[in-house]
Amino acid sequence: MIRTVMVVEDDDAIRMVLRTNLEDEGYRVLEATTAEQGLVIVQDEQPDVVLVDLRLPGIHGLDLVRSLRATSQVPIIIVTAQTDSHDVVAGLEAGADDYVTKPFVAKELMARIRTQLRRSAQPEEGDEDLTCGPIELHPDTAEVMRNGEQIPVSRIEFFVLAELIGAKGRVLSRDHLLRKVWGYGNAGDGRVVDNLIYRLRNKIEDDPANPELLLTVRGFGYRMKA
Amino acid sequence: MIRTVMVVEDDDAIRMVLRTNLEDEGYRVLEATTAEQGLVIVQDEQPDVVLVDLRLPGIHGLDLVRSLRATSQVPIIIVTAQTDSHDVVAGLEAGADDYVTKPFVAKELMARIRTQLRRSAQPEEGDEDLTCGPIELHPDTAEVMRNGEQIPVSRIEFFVLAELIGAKGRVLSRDHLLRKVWGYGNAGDGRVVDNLIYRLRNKIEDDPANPELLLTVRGFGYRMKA
DNA sequence: GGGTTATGTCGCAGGACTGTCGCAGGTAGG
DNA sequence: CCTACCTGCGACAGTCCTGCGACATAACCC
Repeated sequence: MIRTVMVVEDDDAIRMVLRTNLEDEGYRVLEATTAEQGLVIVQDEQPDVVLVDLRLPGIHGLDLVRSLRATSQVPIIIVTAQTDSHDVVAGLEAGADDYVTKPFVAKELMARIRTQLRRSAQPEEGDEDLTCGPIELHPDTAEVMRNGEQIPVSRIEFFVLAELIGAKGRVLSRDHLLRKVWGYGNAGDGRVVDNLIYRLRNKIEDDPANPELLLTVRGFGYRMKA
Repeated sequence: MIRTVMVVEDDDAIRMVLRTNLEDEGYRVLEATTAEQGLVIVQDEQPDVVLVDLRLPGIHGLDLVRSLRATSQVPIIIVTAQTDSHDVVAGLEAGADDYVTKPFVAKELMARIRTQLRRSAQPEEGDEDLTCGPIELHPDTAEVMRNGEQIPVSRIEFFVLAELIGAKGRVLSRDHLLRKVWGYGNAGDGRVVDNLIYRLRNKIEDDPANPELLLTVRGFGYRMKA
């Protein structure tokens, strides 16, 4: 299951660093530079975690935290340059779940994000069942099993498979997969998805030329067998 | 379900960018360069969202917003180069639902459009029932079933069928279908629709020569059996 | 009925879509 | 530094789609 992290941060450099690190961890990253933007995108995309810089142009980060908390249970982590404990306390009281102070250690931030994700994942009905016929996905270990035996898949292959199985039979367009797995950046690409599907089929299908699990829907995209 | 976005913008470059982005997201795009044009097309086509530039030649965008709001519930998003809050406030008071300021981040605009679409879609009865006699459409999988068995249809055939069944027995003109399914590009075409209907009948009718589901209304167009 | 228009029917060719596979630059690990 | 793997890219081939044109047929009007 691909997790989405929203970053509300106006400093381009810091945002870039965060994006890089988060993507390295396998998250999908959404970005906003203002509180207003952040609010809209959070409502629209429903990310799994939100990182908020307290010092934002216009509306203050604290107010964003309150607004978010008013309508959503999404875990909020404050990222602030101010070591001033007053701000941190105010942030937590406003409804934030955790905080880190700049300059932060990326690894630590990643750890805190995982913690928040784990916490928020519990109330849900466990991790969704990522199973499709003989194929079984273990998000914890990033392993793919087929008839109980592990088969090696690359990082991107894993995410594509997770996205497809998570969709439970619905057709996913190439665009959708590009956005969800590759991120917005690769918008203009050509046959990347097709190639990856081809490689996936070679790993999960008995007869890759006549797929029974990972099906093509001509003109629309791909889908897993229901 | 194909969503339609109307863009009222006189700047060719910006309009082009918007079109590209919107089409990438899977929307059908209508364009107008003046408020007058916009008003006519909106009434004619009933798009799902309207983007309005405030600075238009002739009638001001604000007046367009008022005119639209007087006769329609369509979500309106203002796109303006002016960060001046006065204009934005005036726009929202005139009946707009949201706004973005140029230069805008395409991603953000797309997100806001999705938000507006979701908001306006809620009052409807969820996914419509795309069924007509023995024919059943599954938008999720882009499949067409007939008496429970899947029959292969192409992308365009699927959309035409969806449009016809969605109209629940009403007659749809060739022009209507051309615009809704093919888009404006193929405006001047001749018998494309007839051809497609012919092919569809061969797939869904027991006796294609004596159609009982997909009926001809001479002089007007086609319709599904009620 | 005869003329006229609208629609049905069907084959064809160009093009769009997808599968397939090799290649090379990049990256991580040793 | 070397190796193995990953990954995006491009090329080619096969399949299917689709617009077009031509003719046949049916509906309409006088």
